[in-house]
Amino acid sequence: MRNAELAQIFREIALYLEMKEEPFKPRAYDKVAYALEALEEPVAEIYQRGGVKALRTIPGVGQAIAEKIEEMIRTGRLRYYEELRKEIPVDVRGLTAIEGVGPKSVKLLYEKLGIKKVADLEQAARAGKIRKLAHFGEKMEQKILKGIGFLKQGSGRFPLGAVLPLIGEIEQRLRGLPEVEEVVVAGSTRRRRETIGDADVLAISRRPEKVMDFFVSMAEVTHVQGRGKTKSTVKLKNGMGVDLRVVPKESFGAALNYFTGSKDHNVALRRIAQEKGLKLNEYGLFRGSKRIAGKSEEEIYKALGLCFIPPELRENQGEIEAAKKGELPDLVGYQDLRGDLQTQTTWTDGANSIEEMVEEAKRLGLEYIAITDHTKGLAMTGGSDEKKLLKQMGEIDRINRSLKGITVLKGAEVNINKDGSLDIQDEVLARLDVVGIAVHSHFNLPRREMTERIIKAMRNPHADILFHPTGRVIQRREPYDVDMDTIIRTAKETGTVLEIDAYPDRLDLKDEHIRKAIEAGVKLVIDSDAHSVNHVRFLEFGVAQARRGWAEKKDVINTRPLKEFLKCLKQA
DNA sequence: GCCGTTTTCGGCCCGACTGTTTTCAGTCG
Repeated sequence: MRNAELAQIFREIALYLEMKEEPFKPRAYDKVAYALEALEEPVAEIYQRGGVKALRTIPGVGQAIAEKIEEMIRTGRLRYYEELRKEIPVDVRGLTAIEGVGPKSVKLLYEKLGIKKVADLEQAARAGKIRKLAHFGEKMEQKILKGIGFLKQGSGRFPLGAVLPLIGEIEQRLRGLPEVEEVVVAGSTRRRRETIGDADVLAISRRPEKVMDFFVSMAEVTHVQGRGKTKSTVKLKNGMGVDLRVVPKESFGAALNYFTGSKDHNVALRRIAQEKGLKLNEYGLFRGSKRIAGKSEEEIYKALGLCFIPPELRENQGEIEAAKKGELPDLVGYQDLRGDLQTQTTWTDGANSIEEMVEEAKRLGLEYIAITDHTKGLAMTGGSDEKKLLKQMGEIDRINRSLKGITVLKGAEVNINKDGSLDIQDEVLARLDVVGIAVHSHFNLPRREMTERIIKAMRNPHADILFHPTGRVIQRREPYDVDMDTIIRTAKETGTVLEIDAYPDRLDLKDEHIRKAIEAGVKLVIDSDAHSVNHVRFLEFGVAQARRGWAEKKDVINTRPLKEFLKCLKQA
């Protein structure tokens, strides 16, 4: 049973317990659900390794829950869960996914109207039955129907690459208002998560109502879910929710901290505050009624005895403990990259010429750029064979002679064949500056075969960088089934660099693999995977991803000057 | 049900907004 499945079941148990008005237990189950989701190692493996005792090392897992996990692993069932479901046989997860419907409502709807699933609820609402219930009314009935409508629209999460421009524009417009002193995008957007559910915007103003008026009446707003003096929630045309919070200046840091999250990080901070006899909320850090910090985030962390924690780390994944000890990583910076090692041009499936790509890289301040067009195995892109590659190398020599301030490296994105061999002869690979290797076919091999295939390719003495190591395309294609621990070990062993592909649909490696790679002492690069001049700036997303994976400048070798960078590659 | 540089028992984050009610429960983040 996979971690995500176990997490779902515990989350559902939490909802059932909330229906039954059990105090505190729901939180315990909910916490475990989060912990399991965040866990990289399969729970089943942890159990195989050390039984219930090993399970109890997972944060939030005590004796009772460890035994429930054991039961699920061993029998594939959980009696406790089945009994809860028998008692109130409803689709809690589906129903509570509707905006405004929580466990208490689910229970009432079941008891009074026998509603078990979303379709039942929709029918009852259309028939006007909801409004007659106590604690419900006509407005709730409408709200429920609207909520069901939104639910049908889609998955509800948006790639960071799509959210940033959109929310940035809203940010600019708000900043243009005379009533607004400052605007910041907070939430998971500020933490640079790979996908965003709702966007959160924070503003300083003395006249919040004016700001709210503007916000809820923006052209792209289709629905106003909430509108208060300091907080409003809207849905945009594309289905994305946006929250706006307006606070006074003296609370800005506290509000920014609260509004940036993550929720788990905030809860942990408030706990620390509590332990110190303080209270942390979005208005500040208080001792009694006296505000002792709140203007800036730095002030708050300091008052809590912590180093400032960069937003990308705020997931309650050990950053608070590290901040306590002063052992936070010195994260790679957004301005630190000196080169880009994966770009495609009109020689294959790119939209721009080598010169145009190089020009853009130079404009962005890069000192070197590798041209890595596809190779022949990827026929649909017109991938290069040996002859075409040699010709391109000559072209790059010519360009380098006429250029100042940037160096063009000869590279290729070489296909890893099904059997782990490469589709370009070693003699030609030897003449390239940078050899990237990548899987572009046979995505569905069994785990062992796929892992061995990639390992074999990594062992090629010319293979410098493993491009987009897991092959996932966010919200479109699952990563291929590959044992990343083995890949990381092999990278260390062979001196193969692992790529963080910055293309917003890929972001591959993802954060937890980055962290593992660093712990293993593996070197990384951040590449744009640009297929046009407009994509080179995607490097920013790769840096964000690297930061979420706790990467320091020293871990990312394309932060180094060209000569030093080349020294980090395999000497073939 | 979990957890412990104040605890193995007694705590468990905090506040805004809505809808349906006359003081609050439910939901959300």
